[in-house]
Amino acid sequence: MSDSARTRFAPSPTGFLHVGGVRTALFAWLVARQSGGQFVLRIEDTDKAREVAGAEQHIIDSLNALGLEYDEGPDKGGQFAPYRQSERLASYKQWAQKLIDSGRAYADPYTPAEMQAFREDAQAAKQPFLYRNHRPENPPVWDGTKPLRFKSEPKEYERHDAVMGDLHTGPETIDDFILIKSDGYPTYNFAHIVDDAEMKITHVIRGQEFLSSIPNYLNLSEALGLTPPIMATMPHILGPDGNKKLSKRDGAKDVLDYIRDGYLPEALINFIASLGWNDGTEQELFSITNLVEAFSLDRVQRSGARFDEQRLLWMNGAHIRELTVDELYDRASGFLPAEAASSDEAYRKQVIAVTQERLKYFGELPELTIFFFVDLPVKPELITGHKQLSKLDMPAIKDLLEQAKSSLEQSDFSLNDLTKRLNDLLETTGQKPAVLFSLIRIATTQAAFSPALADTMAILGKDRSLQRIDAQLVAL
RNA sequence: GGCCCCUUCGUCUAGUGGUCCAGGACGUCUGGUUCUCAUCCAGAAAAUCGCGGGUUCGACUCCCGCAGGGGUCACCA
Repeated sequence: MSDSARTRFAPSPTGFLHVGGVRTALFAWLVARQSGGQFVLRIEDTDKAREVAGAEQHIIDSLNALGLEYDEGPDKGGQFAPYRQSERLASYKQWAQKLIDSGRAYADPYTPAEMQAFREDAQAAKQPFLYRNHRPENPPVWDGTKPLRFKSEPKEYERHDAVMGDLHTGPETIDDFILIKSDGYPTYNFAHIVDDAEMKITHVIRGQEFLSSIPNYLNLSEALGLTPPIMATMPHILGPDGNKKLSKRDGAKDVLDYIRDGYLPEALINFIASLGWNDGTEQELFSITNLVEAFSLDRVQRSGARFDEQRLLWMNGAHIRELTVDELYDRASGFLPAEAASSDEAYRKQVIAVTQERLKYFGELPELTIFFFVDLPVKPELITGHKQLSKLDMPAIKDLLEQAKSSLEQSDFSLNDLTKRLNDLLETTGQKPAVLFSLIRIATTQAAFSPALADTMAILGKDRSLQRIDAQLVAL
């Protein structure tokens, strides 16, 4: 592995974190962790108009929920504090002054209307809009009331991107962009260059929407006398239908919603990492530790990847199956139906243990386990709609259930004894499991599906099981 | 429109000139596992490797062109 890396996740507090943002954060985190370096959270709050109250805390909560722990951040401090751009204005002013002094920044004298006219002209001429074509000859002294622009030096760039590979761009990509807005806040374009340098960031990992701006950042870095960090540009995560970037409009969900629905953080992380990255082997399931070891930016896909919730669901189930019963109980008990509260912990743990092999996400738990906690009313349609049982007449069904009852009355309801008695009943009644077991299962659960019959009854216990059989008998 | 990025089964992908009439996974379908749902296991269908040229004995892999998709061209990030 290379020298220790310092990476950062630098969201703007304009909303919740969705999978796209999480992936950027995850990859930056992985790079830092695998090199023994630091992962920094920096809040890019330079657009006061778009800022959403509570968004910063929401982002922090999301990172914490996923276990993407950062070493330095607004709520943690660190060597390069503060970590909120709105608190670093003095620093941007200083760097801006350097540019002014060296003749590389100037006040933008145009009104919004004039700018608009320039743009429309460019569009009418089917040309890209370049501000530097309108660079004023004698710009006014910058007094902070006008935007401050970078005086660029257009040229070609050959550069290497850790994900995209070798890239070339011509001088037409370079333009005079705004450094400091007329409200006194820096733009992203300026602030992040300054911060990444001051915070000694070694790898900048960000989304594809910035790819065409990177030459401008290089140009600015040169003017500032800074060495740019390693750049890694991630392709977009695509929405489920179109080829469009996954956005909140296309149903991109808050990652915290996945946690609330009962997805495991490690499954979410495994899934997001494997969306556009693989280690070259056929391994699909990775623990977080595996990922830290195996990850590399140069194996990140260059094309966009579509978000496939089915695959996430499968992966979550696979991770659930790897937990021990105690771990599973700790993570999942909060998802049991409210009615479970009156049962003791040992009982709840048994119930959860028996669902482990069929659980895909914890949100299924109420439906899967409700009959362990409450007596559901008899549902005749479970028998009349059953493809085998519906072929028998009522007296036959009733007789079958009576036979089962009298045997079960003798049982101690241990798993062994129940299994043995169920087997014996198959012999004595001469019935197929599809008939006999279905009938007992329906009587004892009143549910469309449930875990294995002997397991279910062993957990329910003798009294509850026999009561339910009686209730079924009465209804027949 | 300029510039830039991308293009292998429905989806995520392996693949860096021959071992690929293209492998794995999800999903789908079929069968099995003493009931159901699920798990697990076995199997199947599923990609003229975007298209057209070229280089080569040989190309998914290299080169050129084209098409399609995406991004960007904000006092947003």
